[in-house]
Amino acid sequence: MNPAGISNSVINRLPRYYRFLGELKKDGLTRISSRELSERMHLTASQIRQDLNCFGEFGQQGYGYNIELLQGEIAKILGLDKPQNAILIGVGNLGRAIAHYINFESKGFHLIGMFDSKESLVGQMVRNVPIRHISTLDEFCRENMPKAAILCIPKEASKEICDQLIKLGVKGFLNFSHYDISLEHPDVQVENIHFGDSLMTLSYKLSN
Amino acid sequence: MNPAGISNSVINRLPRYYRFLGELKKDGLTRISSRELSERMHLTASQIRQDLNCFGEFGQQGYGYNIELLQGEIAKILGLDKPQNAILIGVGNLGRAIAHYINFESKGFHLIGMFDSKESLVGQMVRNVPIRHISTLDEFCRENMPKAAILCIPKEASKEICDQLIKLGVKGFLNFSHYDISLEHPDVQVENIHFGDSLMTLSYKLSN
DNA sequence: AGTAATCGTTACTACTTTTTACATTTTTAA
DNA sequence: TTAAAAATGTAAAAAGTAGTAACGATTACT
Repeated sequence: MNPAGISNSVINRLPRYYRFLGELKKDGLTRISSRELSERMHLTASQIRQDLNCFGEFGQQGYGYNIELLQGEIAKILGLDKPQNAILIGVGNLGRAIAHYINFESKGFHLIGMFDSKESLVGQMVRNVPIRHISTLDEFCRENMPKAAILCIPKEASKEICDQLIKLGVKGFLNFSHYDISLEHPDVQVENIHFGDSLMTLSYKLSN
Repeated sequence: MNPAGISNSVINRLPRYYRFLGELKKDGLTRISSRELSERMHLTASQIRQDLNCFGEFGQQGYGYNIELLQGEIAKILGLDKPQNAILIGVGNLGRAIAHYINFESKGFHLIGMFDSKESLVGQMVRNVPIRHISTLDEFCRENMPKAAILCIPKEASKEICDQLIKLGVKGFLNFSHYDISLEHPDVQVENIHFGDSLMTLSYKLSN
């Protein structure tokens, strides 16, 4: 089902397929061909067929794809059907917004804890998840074994927290800080989201 | 200075170079060779030299690079020395956090206005920038000609706002919404930041 | 029953990215 | 002052990726 060696370009298209299929379903459609989907998504039919073919055979010749079924398969491929526990570190402006804004459940994760170093935040609830003090991180992790962490802390604090979390068994990071995680840890997965870099890239493109 | 046809991989590395050089400068260093920089950044020396060579000759044989000078050159390449006016649309949890969290000035932009459809927010200040009602967007843009917009609005509202902004001359978007901007507008630059997609990608990688 | 539609898959083509190599220049140090 | 060491800029080669086209096989439709 999920063979290794799939290229990043393919993987990065999967969430987009998933979203599009969701909308088609919402529109009441039940089936779609690679050609029609390709027109809506602005890519080629061939590419869609080839992307999907990396994971299995979900269509039927002469018919196309059943939208609901295909979406379900992609959900499985992405692991959305088996949410993994995640914690959020750093409940400042950004961390708080992330916690409010993102529906973790529908993205493959279950947010089980939030941590900050500021005493005044401890005990507050955000979306029914309590904020805990960062000093209790070790204990909490040993008990609950979160698989992923969302880092919303400043660069300075990142290295230490990051090493700590990796030791505690965290395998994935959604990293909003500017620290370059674990180029030495090949079994740790990182998705970086660097607003600053994106802005600078945009600035570059607008300047030319 | 900024020839076209530079590949995205190169452009995407520029902000990282810029950041690293900033740290070296802060550490009191004045010069560095491509070899040493490559070790610190975990890439190859020739890649650094080739990347920089896309934009000019900033080093000196036998010596290496002057850190401050090189950082300055990269700043110019990225356009950070000539900040462009930007507006932010949607001051909900996320928009507000972005406005607080990001230092636009150091990233090549000058935030001159924020907009929302909620009357109760209008008039509030965030970092000395007032929140205005979305109905005043047209007028404001015609007067101030912002070059870029940061979209922190739900997908449903995006298409309309986006078309409107493009008509008003906005050339760049930092897009946090899930709307696929302007695949039909080749002269409009878009940087997408999709938390949801990143989470799903992470979920995929953790499931395999 | 025959025609049209569509998938899965292989092979190909094109592109992009990275690495290697080296001539050239500058620094360093005896 | 001179020779060795260090480092750049750059062209050319190599490696790797990604996208497209083509086609047999199967299914749907009339």
